[in-house]
Amino acid sequence: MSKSGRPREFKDNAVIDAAMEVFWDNGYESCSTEALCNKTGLGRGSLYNAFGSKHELYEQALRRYHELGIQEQMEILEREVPVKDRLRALLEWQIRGDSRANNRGCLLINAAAERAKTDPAVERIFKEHVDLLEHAIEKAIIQGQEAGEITQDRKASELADMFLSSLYGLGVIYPATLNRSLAERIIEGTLSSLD
Amino acid sequence: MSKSGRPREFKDNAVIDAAMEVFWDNGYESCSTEALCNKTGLGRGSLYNAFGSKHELYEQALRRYHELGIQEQMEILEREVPVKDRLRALLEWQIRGDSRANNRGCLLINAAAERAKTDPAVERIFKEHVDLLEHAIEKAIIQGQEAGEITQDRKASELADMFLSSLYGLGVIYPATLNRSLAERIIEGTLSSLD
DNA sequence: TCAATATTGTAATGAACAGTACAAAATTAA
DNA sequence: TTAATTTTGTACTGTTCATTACAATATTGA
Repeated sequence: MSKSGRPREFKDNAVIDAAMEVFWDNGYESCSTEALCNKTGLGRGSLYNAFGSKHELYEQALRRYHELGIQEQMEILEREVPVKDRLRALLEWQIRGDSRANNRGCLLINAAAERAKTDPAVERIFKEHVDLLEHAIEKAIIQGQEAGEITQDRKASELADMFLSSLYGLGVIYPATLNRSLAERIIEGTLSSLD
Repeated sequence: MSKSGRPREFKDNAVIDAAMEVFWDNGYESCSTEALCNKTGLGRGSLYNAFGSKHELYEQALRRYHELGIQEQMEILEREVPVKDRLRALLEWQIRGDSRANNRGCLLINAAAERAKTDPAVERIFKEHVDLLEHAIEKAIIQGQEAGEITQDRKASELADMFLSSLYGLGVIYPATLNRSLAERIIEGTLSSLD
């Protein structure tokens, strides 16, 4: 063990959560280290001592968003209700607002659109999320097919990927347009495509 | 007519096209006016004299992307081939690469994810594009239903919006992952959802 | 040829940026 | 108490940013 000096006055996860909010609100480029200091409550010294760089903190915030998000999505997909209800809940979850009733979209989608082409960390985390989600959706759809809730005329993998893509489309279209009726038609159209 | 002074040495559209490429490659925030000058060939003086600000040029580039894009999409949707072939072509068009075989995604989707929440111009152009595309897709689907190519069991509007959302999802997922087989399953799954 | 007007290239401007230097403060172990 | 170690806050650094100032240049019409 190293001889311990002055103890930290913050919890890493609390700081990462606060940073996540800032990146979620602003994206990567248009968010300043000053804004990160303000929101996290850390001074520049502490922030750089603990995380090294803005990009390192971004990566950790993205990873945390991914982990919290996939956990919530898995929970929804494993509920003990009809599969179609789970899938509807997942679509609704995608366009949930926060307490301020605004809608910032999905941090991972925003990050992918802003940076996936040039930032390997973003690409990696986004791919990982898509991959896990794709398989969880497919698993649920297979259950739905076995239960007779979902058509068996088409491959589960194709149904799952159509659903996945529509889910991500909704995650782009709704936050940008705030068109509720369009979102509802997307949800109904996507779900009835599984019949 | 105003007395004309020194004539411009460039065509506005050529400059806007070049700027569009720069914004497409980099997004708004991480693209410098210097990069815009380099790619357009204009000096700072000319660029600011002609366009006033980086944001004004961005707005014109986005608008031009929207106009060129919706025109190509309309052309695809009005071809004299079976409707399912047109819709397949539209999905393929969404993941087309350029001559450098890279894939930058859709400039409008990237712009919406980066800026729609905070930039009214982006929000407006994105909404307009979605709206036009939504109705063009619905029109094609109605034709497909009348021709017996597409199921009449579900409302054209819901089929159209499911397709629209999946199209946008594909436009996020493919450029970020470059996963060809996933893209193919999305395309097949989306098209067979219309049966 | 010249007054009027518009464009062009370059140099400058001040603000904001990410990151660093460093001394003061707070802890542990001896 | 003190040496060792780590965190903290603040002041600073050098760079890059969008934008402006302006003189030189190129045109038109008289």
